[in-house]
Amino acid sequence: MSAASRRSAPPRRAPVVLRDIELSLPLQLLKAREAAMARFRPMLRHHGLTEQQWRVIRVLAACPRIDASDLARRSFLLAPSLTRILQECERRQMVSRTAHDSDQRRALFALTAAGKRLFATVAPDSERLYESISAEFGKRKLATLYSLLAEFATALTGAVAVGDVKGDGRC
Amino acid sequence: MSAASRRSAPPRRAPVVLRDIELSLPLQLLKAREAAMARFRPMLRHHGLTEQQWRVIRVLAACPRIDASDLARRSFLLAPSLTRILQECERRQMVSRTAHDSDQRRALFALTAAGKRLFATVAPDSERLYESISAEFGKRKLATLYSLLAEFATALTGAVAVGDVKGDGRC
DNA sequence: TGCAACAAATTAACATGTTAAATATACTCG
DNA sequence: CGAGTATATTTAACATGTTAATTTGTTGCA
Repeated sequence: MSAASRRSAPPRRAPVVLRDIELSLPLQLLKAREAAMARFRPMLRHHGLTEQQWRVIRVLAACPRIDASDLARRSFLLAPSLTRILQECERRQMVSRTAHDSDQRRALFALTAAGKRLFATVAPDSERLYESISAEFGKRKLATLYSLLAEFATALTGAVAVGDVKGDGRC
Repeated sequence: MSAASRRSAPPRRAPVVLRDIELSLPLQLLKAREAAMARFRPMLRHHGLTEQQWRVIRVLAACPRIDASDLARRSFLLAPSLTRILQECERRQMVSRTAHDSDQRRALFALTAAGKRLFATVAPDSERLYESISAEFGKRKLATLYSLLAEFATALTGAVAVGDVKGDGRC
């Protein structure tokens, strides 16, 4: 007879149990993510970039003249974080800000020439690391993992996952 | 003929392309994690806890009198974060600190009575949410996802993933 | 014994995550 | 036209992530 089924037990409270922490999906997703980022972070650091700055630059390389809201969605950053990151990127002359024609609330962003050069420098390193990860884990399993992750996000956030973007990511 | 194989192309640099950002595994892992955390965070907030504080409490519920290093490994927190989190948990009387018998460098931590009560209050809510996620996504697919995530972390960090703990997580 | 290497925990400094509030602009409907 | 509402971005405040340096205690070994 399990402890949980002792209905006629004395008023001593049943021990509260929780599945082992290893069965925490957020934690396992975090561990997998950290395993991957541990490969990329030193390379990005070598180029003087944080992970989030690189995310912004990648999006800007594909989407020139994008506004902050779109940029936040595509780089999956919260608006306050993006504000600070863009300020730093502007300070370092990697990103430029221009006004929106018809909506004075919006700001449009683009890579400067230096920003484009930086992207062109970092992208091959990023590709190499990605390929090595893909090879080590297996292209097939990697594809399965991507698929499951997308399904998971979709299942939990509605038909279209929050932060998702239609099309091929270009603008 | 692909652009990459044009060996005899003019000295004009080939355009630097990078796989679309949607094919960034760290980003997709982050999105999946955020989809899950979006379910848990409001509940934890209702109990006055952050995600990381709850991770610490879960580990302490399974591992009384654990030192900070073990606690960091099992909760997958970096030492500086754990220091701050434990200070706050001590301040709120959820966690107590005692000295180690034979090693004055170590500090041992445990849940206080209030900490145990808090765990007993939050754990059922956590279980409910976990079960609902499991049901929405599908137990079978969830098991596959866990398995792939563990494989991935292991493949990238060596035979035993960093942060992994032998056994069933109990101490 | 004594010192050099190592280990545990903390501190420091800066970047980001998270929520709430503030600010400025755009829209809408009477 | 104008009050009310909605949207885009920023600011504020606090918690955590990340790396490096620091502090304190331990251990091995000449």
